[in-house]
Amino acid sequence: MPRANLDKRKILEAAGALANEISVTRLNLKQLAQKLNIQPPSLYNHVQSLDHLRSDLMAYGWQQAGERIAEALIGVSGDEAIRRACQVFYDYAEENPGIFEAMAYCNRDSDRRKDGAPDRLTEILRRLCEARSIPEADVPHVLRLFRSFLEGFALLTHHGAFPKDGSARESFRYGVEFLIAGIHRLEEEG
Amino acid sequence: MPRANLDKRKILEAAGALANEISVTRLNLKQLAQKLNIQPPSLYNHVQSLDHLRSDLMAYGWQQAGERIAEALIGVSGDEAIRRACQVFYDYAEENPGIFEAMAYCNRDSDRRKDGAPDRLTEILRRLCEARSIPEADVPHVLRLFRSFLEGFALLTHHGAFPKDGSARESFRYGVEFLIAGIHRLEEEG
DNA sequence: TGACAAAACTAATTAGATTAGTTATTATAT
DNA sequence: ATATAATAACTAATCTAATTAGTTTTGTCA
Repeated sequence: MPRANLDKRKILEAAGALANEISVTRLNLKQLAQKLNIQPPSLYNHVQSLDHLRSDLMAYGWQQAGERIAEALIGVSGDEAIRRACQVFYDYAEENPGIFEAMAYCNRDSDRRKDGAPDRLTEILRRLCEARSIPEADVPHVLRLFRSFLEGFALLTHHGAFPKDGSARESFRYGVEFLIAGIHRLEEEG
Repeated sequence: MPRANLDKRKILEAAGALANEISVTRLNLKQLAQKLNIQPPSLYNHVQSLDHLRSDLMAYGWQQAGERIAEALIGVSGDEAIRRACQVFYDYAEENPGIFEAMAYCNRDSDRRKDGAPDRLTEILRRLCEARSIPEADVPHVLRLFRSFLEGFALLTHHGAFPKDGSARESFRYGVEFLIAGIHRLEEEG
């Protein structure tokens, strides 16, 4: 039994990869253990249960997506910042269908690992809003609108709701511009 | 063995109720059979598998939601029709968390039972769009935007992403009005 | 170097879906 | 009415995957 030198990080990476291959729903300890070259029960040295693992994966995904978005926003502002934030989120979700599924299912089972996970995204969006002249009372609503659109669109994409001819990407961009135009309207009216 | 006189309909109703209680994820044959006063294996006389049952539940949900929306739109038009369609969808999702989860997860596993299930909603939204002077090329994008918002918002609501102080409902209405305002802009510009 | 903690392992348990094989009930056709 | 066919239950058995128990190995650190 040569030790595999695992840690949470490596396990989450493997779990993420596996989830991306076969979906979070079908994520299972047998295949995960295989991928890590250990026996299934050994996973319990690192993880409390399969359910916890899914929660951890959710947190991991939000963390990673948050980092990428923050990274992409360096030195950018205004409409362009909103565009980038949305685009990076979308790309992350598209590249990581399984992890995104976990993210979307966030608090499905319980509030166990809520951890304020998606708050990073909300926080970023809030800053972007606050850098504008949107009426203060509107901001929370606008944030929820954005999150709904972002997660909803990605969800639908993954579930094959849109044709695979690439038009989804175009629709996504359209949606983002539509929302940005709405923000301009708020700024003018407010 | 007095016969329970079951049919797909009754089974789906029971499954829906159970899913609403414990979530689709935890939906299981044992409890379902219990609810129907039969033994678990007997369910296989009516259903191919648990996975198929979930798919069937998805279709059932879309069907039911579609009916309610169509019903609510009788004699209504313009902005008010959009408002109502959205509101009824939201109410359905809120009253039926488990079924909605199935609907959202639509083609998760395979395209097995796609059945054009959510097309009813899309079809209704399309008609509402076409009754307006939105540039034709924009219509498909607008539809996707609406669907993303509707399903995304309901998803987030269910997962406790929004506080339970009732402000979610307000945000939902806000979102709908925001989108309607955007449509007006399209009509003016187009 | 010896003891302790961590991380693997194998073997056993449990739970739940599914299949096999059987029996009872209903519907249908004479 | 009655025999027959189809349907829907049932019980018992199987299979798979998560989890727990108990043991051994490996690495760290006094």
